[in-house]
This record gives sequence, C-alpha cells and structure tokens, in this order.
Amino acid sequence: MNLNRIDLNLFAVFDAIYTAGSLTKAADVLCITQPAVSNSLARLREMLNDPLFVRTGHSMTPTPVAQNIIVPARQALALLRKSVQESHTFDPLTAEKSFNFASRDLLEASIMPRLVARLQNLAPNISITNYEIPRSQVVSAMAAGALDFFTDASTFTDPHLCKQKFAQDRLVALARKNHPALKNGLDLDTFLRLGHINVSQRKSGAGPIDIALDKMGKRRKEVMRGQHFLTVPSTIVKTDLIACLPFHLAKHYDLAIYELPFEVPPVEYFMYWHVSADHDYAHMWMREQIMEVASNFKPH
DNA sequence: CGACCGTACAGTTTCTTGAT
DNA sequence: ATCAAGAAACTGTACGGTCG
Repeated sequence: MNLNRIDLNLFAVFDAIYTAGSLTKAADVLCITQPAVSNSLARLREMLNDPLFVRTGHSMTPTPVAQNIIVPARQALALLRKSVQESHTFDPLTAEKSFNFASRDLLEASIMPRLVARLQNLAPNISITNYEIPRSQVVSAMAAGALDFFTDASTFTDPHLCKQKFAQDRLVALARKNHPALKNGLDLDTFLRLGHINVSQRKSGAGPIDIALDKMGKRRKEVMRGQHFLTVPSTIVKTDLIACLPFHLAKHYDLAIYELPFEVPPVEYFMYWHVSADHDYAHMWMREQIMEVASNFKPH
C-alpha cells in the first residue's frame, strides 16, 4: 500500500458511512452526492482489498475488516481535527507540547530557570529542551521543526528567520577578591596591564571590548579564550586574570566586580524563530513568556 | 413501488511535466 | 520561478439494478 496515494478524505467518508449505515445518509452528512460517496467507497474498497460494507436490506453492514479499522480511523480523524483546531487556538493549561531551544550557557542559566518556573504554573504539560547547535544549522533545523528558538547576543540575519530583542545588559570586569593590582579600583592602565579571559564562540576575532579599545588605539592582553561564561569564575579565583562579563551573571559570584574604565555598548540579547512559526498560537504564546521573564533581566 | 446502491458519462478541478 | 498544456482525479447528473 502506497501511503502517498491515500486520500485521507476517504476515511472521513468511511466514518460517515459507518455512522449512518447508509451511503445516502452519509452523503447528506458530508454535503456531497450519493454517487460521490459510492465512488469514494469504491476507491477505499480497492485500496484495502475488502468490501468494507455489505448491503443488508436498506442498510450497509460493516465487514469484520471495517469493524477493525473504524476505531483507529476515528482516532486518527479526531487527532487531525484536534491538530487543526489547536493551530488556531492554544490553551496553555491543557496543551501538551515540547519547545526546543538553542541557547548558550549564559542565556540558559539566566532565562531557563525563570521560564521553567513560569511554565510550571501556567502550562504544566509544556516542556523545554535546550541543546547546542552550530549557527550554520539553525535555519535548516528550524525549517525541519527540530528547533523552535535560537537565542544569541549577536545579530543574525536570514530571510527565513524572525527576530526580537528580549533583553540587554552591561559588561563589567570580574576579578578575584583582594586582587593585589586592584586595591585602588580598576583604571584603564590596570585593565590593559592585567591578563584577560575572553569568552567567545569564535576561535579568533574582536568582541565588543576589543572594538571599544581599538577605537582608543588600545589593546588588551588576552591570556585565555574560552567558549563558556560559566568556566570564567573558577579560573579567575585561582589566578590574577580578569574577565568581562554581563553584570547579571557576574553578580551571582563571590568575586569582585568593577565598572569598566571606558565606554562599551550594552550587550543585546535576541531570540530568533522561523517565519513559518510566526503566526502559530503556541509559538506566539511562548514568545510572550520569554519576553515576560526577560523583563526582569536588566542591568542594575 | 419506494428506497437505496452502483455505474456510465461529462464537466470541473487539481496535479504533473516540460518549456522558457 | 513561472506559465501553459495535457493527464489524472474528483464530483454531479442520470439511470439501471436490487431489495423489502
């Protein structure tokens, strides 16, 4: 049986005949003519290689094959109707759904706990999965339905993606407490003299700190470059290195925080989603929840 | 005889394919 | 990517056959 050749409408006709016990009555229910029902039944008979209904007097009696099929057929039809209905409505209290995110450690640590806590109250049957994915695969993963949201601190332009800024933060310098070089605070000379941990997903290239320094004709001393913000504190506490982190993350550690001795643009956080999901009610609802939890995610 | 199913045929719609 | 032509599929009308 070639599933690609199956007309799913045939099962709606099958259900109507089974319920009505008559092709004529089924035709009335379906608002088509009796021959159309007869023809649909003929195609279904050929497809399933069974008469499905036999004439007994003035009614059509289902065969054993039809009796076996009716329950799963009705379940499938109900599922289809439910799916179509849910694409136009969304009830978070009853919805059973999973959203896939691709967020870096920083955003996972800051957004996910609040988001999950919020979902526990508003949408108890909605779950979240966060996993790493290369930027180059984001669009194809979204198009395939394997990824719902991608969040990042940099802009990402693609005609297939929608974008919304959901938060911003300021960068601060982080160092161990009682750092011998920072007894009098952090000035530009000290900032440039100390070794730095630079967090970047790229192997090389300038970040916002380096760009700001470059405008002043300065350059910092990069001692370590890593992918994850969360490895920074454990390195800092053992060394005299410093690092520049978003304030809302830096404040969680028992380390010394210093304002940067020069102007740096704030870090902006964006969420991205596929254009095909832009009008999906469940997706729209989740975007609202992200914006809601991110409203507390501001520099202090 | 009335009710209902199945078939033939024709018109319409949808899909496929090839050209641009 | 778009358009047009042909093929295929679907549906409705008319009508014949079957059953109670």
